[in-house]
Amino acid sequence: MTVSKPAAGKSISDRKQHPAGVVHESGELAMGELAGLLGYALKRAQLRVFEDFLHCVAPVQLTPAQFSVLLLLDANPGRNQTEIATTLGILRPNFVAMLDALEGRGLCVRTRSPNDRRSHILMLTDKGRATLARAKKLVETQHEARLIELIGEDNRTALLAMLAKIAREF
Amino acid sequence: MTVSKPAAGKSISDRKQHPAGVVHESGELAMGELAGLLGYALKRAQLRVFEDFLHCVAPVQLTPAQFSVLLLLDANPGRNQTEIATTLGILRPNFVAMLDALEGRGLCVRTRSPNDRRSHILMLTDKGRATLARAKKLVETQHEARLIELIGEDNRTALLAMLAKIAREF
DNA sequence: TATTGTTATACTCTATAACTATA
DNA sequence: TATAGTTATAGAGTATAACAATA
Repeated sequence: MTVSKPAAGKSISDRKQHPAGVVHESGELAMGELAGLLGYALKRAQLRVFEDFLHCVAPVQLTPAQFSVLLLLDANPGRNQTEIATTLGILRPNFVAMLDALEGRGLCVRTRSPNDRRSHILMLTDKGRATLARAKKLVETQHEARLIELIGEDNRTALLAMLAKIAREF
Repeated sequence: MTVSKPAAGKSISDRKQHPAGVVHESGELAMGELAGLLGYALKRAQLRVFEDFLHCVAPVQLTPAQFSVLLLLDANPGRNQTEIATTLGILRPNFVAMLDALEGRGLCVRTRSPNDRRSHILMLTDKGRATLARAKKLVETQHEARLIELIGEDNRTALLAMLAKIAREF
């Protein structure tokens, strides 16, 4: 129930202890109960992970969002824009420009569905599959590999399971 | 991590109209390797947690970012804007409007430092402390409580530790 | 000259309404 | 009438440059 719990017991004691009362030092700030706030920890970790992802995948010029689109197209060929977008939590209007960029780079194609001429069937191109394969290699061997090195494979699996559960059931 | 490719030639033909039949063809999409991507799980979990935070703290009208500012001001009275902002990863220019809003609501005050008249010393007001106390209660008893109910207190502690480590050392 | 708070600005994300062409 | 893709737009969030007051 309590939100307080200094993570490593380090941040708070870093601060020079003045006798009770006031004032003004120029050292590190006390994180206080911020260290026990899950949302804050989630946000900071997410920013750091995305930053590293961007750096690792820079050779193929894909953002995390673009990478997720390519992954989903690969796993679900022949779906339309609405299905792909909503599965990723992307609103349909915002998905248009994203697809324009990917299609403009020749990574995927829109084709009118013969069954329902309103929908655009989405498919990876060969170049899209090649780019995705290269990106996956970079993510595996650099991004996720460093993460496993940091917290261990078992912890990474447990972390992934908890995050998925939170996203699904919280 | 390396996941097999989707079975070719299966998914596309699923999508035709069966006039008399049940619609078992346009079911859920396969998440594919997306399920193993830490960044994706982090992002989705973070969005969900922030959404719930916003809902739980709605009675006192504080965003996660505003809450983090009040927490930090409470733990570090008498600091200036640059110190508070950078500790939270907020750029100084973007902190101005945030403070305007909080000060406009009477939750904190800026006062010129006597030592260095360039800086603004920040302090919570009584109203700010009261609002923060009320917000903390809501976060503890509703937001974090539900999270513990979902994954358990030990898991929450472990999760927090891993996220902090990632944010710090990754 | 350097720093604090600030303004201005721009770029990305996200969110909603409304249009078009189909159904 | 309803739906898929699209356009336009508005709002957050975030990033950099530059200016006035102060050091």
